[in-house]
Amino acid sequence: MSEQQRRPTLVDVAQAAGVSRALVSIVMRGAPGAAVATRQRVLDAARELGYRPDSRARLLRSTRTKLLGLSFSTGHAFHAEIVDAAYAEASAKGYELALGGVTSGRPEARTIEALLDFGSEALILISPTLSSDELARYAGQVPVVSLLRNDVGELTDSVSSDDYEGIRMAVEHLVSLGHRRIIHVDGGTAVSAEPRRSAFRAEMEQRGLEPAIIAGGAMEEDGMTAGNSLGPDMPTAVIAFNDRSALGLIESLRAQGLRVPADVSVLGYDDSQFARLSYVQLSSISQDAPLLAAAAVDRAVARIEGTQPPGHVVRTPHLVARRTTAAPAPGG
Amino acid sequence: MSEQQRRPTLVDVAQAAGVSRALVSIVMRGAPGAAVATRQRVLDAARELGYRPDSRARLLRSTRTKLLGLSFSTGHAFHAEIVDAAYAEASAKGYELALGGVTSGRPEARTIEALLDFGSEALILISPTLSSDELARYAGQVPVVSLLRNDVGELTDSVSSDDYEGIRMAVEHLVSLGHRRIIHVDGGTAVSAEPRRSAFRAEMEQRGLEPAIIAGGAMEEDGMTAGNSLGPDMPTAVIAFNDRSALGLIESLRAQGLRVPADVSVLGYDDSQFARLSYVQLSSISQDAPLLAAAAVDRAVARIEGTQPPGHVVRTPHLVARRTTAAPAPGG
DNA sequence: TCATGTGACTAGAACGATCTAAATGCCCTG
DNA sequence: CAGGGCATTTAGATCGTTCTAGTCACATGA
Repeated sequence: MSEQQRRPTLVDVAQAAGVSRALVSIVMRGAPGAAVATRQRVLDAARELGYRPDSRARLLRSTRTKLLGLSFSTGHAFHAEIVDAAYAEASAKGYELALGGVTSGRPEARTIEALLDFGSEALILISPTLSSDELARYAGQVPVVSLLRNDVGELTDSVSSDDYEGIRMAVEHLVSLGHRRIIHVDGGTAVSAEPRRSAFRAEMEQRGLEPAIIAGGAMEEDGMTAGNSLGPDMPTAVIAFNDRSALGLIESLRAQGLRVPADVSVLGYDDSQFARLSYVQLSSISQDAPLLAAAAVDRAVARIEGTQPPGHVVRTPHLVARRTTAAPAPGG
Repeated sequence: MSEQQRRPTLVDVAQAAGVSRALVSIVMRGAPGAAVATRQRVLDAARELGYRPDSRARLLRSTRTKLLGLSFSTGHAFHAEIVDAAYAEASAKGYELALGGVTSGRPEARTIEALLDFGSEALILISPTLSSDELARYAGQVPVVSLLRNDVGELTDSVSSDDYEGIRMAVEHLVSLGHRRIIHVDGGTAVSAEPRRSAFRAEMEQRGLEPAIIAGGAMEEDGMTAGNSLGPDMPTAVIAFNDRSALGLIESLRAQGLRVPADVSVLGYDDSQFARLSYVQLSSISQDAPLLAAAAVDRAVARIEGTQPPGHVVRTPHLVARRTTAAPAPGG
């Protein structure tokens, strides 16, 4: 049907408007140095021709791409929320976002290479799994901001949520409701699992309580398995590694004939979409994705535009009490 | 610490290897016309310097980017599955993927512009919401493949799943189990809601059954609401618009003291991760995301590389029977 | 009157690659 | 030994921009 016609360039616009290429360039990027009347004439010509600047050529020359690379895991709903917020914050700062998905068959390094190829001026990596050394190697090329993980060495920026404080709040919440027999279903080898685990241990011990921890993971299945292994001495409250695990856990408890929160209180982590579902109403620790995303974008931009050294930002999470936590039954 | 050093270019590699720019170019893109020994020497020099071709410059000249733009909605788990599969298929065909997220605050058009700016040679849009005319406008610039939606006009390619057939299978499955009072909780204004609705009506009528349809939507809440409104005359089986709606529906039925599938069978649509969760085990109609994604990538590549006209591919879904559908209770 | 300043505009060189066409060797054939 | 054929290599133009360093016309102040 319509042939794939060559797209118009600066030269075409210049000819149409009867001016030089350079002047069109000035007008198109809104730089000062063109008379009002001429400016208008050029803009008209450009619109007439349907001109749109070729970003490749533009960037090639200017070396500024105004592009931030963001890697996330497909399948992590929490990451999706961060992506949303990052888009908003980036565009507010005049940057565009290049998204890179990490999947099972596609290693993180591959995704990062692609993001760099697109011309990202900085990288924001959600829960990166690379070693500090590998991250540092990339950090030598562009600023790198690690999101949700902070043990990344001195050359990489990080924006994370205070896991210790989050777990402390969780324990505090449950204890203040009257719980004493609290267990933690941990995240296994997942990022952040270790700090949460040790935070739980420390916090419980400090209160003179037994810090019972059982193996879990990041998915519903893990929560279920953990729940099923709970039989013998059922606690009155459980702090799950995250919301998805908490959901599986609740399902397992239900199957065992227990009511949540009447018999057992369950607390999630992430305050994800799942937690907010009307039929779930999971109490959870919120890391506030929008805030974290904004902070990460801020740092990335600051690093690009200024000459600040890498830094580590830690934000304090907060507790969102919903329907899955309550005081323990009198006999509990 | 380490200065942000200028990245090495072809010229640097050429000097290091003692050959011309052109030859390095030949070697770097694996083109024929370089002696084996020289090729090796150049590659060594490149690795030594940490050279990586500047894609902007490369693309500026070659006009081939080997890049496919893919837009998806953050927050749609089903889309994430497609993204996964598309990555695999694209890289198998030697293409890279540029991801663009569509969120509430970021209109589809904006995302598409960004994908084009990255230099996408074709666009794959998952459930696009733009009008056929708008799609056609983009299709004039690059091949556009609409995924999961097929009423997109003649200039846009489409890859979709046969909604009629999917619903037909759903009805068939339930009827063969012995159900007669089947209702459909529809998808409201969501993409694909209308074809599924009318398919249900037609298929039920053809079997001489009453095609009861009640308003729903695409989310858990919608399923819940629909489920709660079911009270008076409870059917023996429900076909939900999608898995998420089905989940809400099941939750509502449970709250009403009904067992699934003993009292009511529930069938989802999409065969998403949710359906497969071990504690859910939702029977569902699978659109087979990997297959759809592969087909979309295939079409995009075919359009780019050949001179084929736009076409519409329709794939047949299949039913995955799990634990939420069974024969109705004798008294039902 | 003449240097000087200012605003509007432009020529031409980048940017870092690819591509075309031509040059350079080298071996072989007649 | 001339010249053809082939593989290898290179010079130089080119892609569509931005940027630097002007030019040009005109007004200004001493």
